[in-house]
Amino acid sequence: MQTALATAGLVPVFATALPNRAVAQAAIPRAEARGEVRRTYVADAEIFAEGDRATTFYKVVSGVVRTYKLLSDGRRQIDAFHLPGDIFGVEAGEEHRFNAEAVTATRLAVHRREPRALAGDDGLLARDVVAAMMRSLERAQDHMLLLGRKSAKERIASFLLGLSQRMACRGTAMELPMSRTDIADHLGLTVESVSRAVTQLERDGLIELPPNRRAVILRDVAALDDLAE
Amino acid sequence: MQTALATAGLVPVFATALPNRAVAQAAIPRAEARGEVRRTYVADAEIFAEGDRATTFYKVVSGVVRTYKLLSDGRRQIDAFHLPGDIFGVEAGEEHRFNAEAVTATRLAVHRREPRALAGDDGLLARDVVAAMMRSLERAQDHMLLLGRKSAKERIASFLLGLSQRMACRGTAMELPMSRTDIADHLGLTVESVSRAVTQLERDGLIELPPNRRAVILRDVAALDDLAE
DNA sequence: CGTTCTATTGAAGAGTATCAAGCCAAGTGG
DNA sequence: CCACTTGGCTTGATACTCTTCAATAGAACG
Repeated sequence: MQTALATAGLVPVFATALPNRAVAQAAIPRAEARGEVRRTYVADAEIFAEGDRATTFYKVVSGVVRTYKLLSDGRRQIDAFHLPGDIFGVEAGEEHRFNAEAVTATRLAVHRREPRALAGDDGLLARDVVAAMMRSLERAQDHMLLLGRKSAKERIASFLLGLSQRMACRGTAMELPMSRTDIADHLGLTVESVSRAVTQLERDGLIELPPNRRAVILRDVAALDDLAE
Repeated sequence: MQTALATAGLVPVFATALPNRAVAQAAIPRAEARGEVRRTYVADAEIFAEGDRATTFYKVVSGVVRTYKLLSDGRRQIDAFHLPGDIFGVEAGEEHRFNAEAVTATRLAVHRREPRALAGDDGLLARDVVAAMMRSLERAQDHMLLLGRKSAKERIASFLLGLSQRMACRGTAMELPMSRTDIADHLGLTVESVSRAVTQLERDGLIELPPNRRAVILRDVAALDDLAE
């Protein structure tokens, strides 16, 4: 159901085709010169699916992307959310090993996968890709510690802290781009457990949420750090 | 306590210093020519610790290595076991981000970290390192699915299947190099839960264990695959 | 202003953790 | 060669965290 909806929502568009996007248009010549193409996706649009041929990889220009794996009975694990600047979809083999969808309206830079690009004869981009992989690996390792050994409250604290650092929202409210379901599937919990842990952190005064609950202010970063360990 | 013991057990030795090791000795000239050094570790010896300067990385020659992270209260997450041929200890930054210890008596090839080795101007080794990182990342992603979404029984099934593939023990009994505690800390469970799940798989006829319980025969791979999904 | 979607809250239940013995194999010293 | 010890594995009883199922509340949208 989710996949069907996502597939239906797939709207890949070249930025040049969009009229009201002066900044993007200005950027096109340079981008195209680098052999780079831009695509736009609406929220929940599929970017690629497990098993798809991995002829390209992606860099987030704006918006947020989730990558995830599914078990046959539908259990989902979101391995990462990708924010602007992040590279994702790089594969060692021929096929994509997980699914990728836009969380919000998203613009991506699409890079054709050159055999030499990965090995690294080719300067800047290859270096970026390797660095991005290292960062992915580091995040995955931290996330395994979270999934294997942290309580629900600790998971939420870690998640909010990590997100706030990556989203660069100094002191002010941080918008949560993803739903509670997405957070749950990222943290190895249920929606209800996420909701309860968030509420409890709020009651304890560590965080504060607006009425619509889709943003967070970190009130006591020290205490959150302590929880996240 | 564990760390103290491990540190005490640290026995780095150059292979040339060992008399009864004809094969290793024969290999030395080639290895040394590649700027490579070999070291031997006893079981539970520390290889490096979180925060150590990451001037070298390692390739397992024989034996098994565990890499892990700790929370301040001692909870441990083993992110991976490294078998012969595996590369570990590669870092993006200056410091090691986790701990590494020998699980069994282990021989390692130690590589000095060259700035260019990671970037990839330098052919074979760099390519190996990048490939090793990709494999680490893929395993980490699979492991996040396990930790986030699988039951105890499913985790054990996945673990045993993965290990049997990597250890290449066609049909016969597979020795388990690591303790139940190590398995538990890898799978995000307790020792008791590991023991119970193993016993249950045995009762169900999917696996078979000798009296000392440190080896496994996979009796019904199809059923195990089904569980692992 | 109702409809819909998401988030929250409540009650009950499942699965795993915790605490505590007990068991078994391997090693030790008499 | 055999008690004795030791360390790892298993088993049992109980507790607890998180899940599941169900209902309510609240915001967004037409």
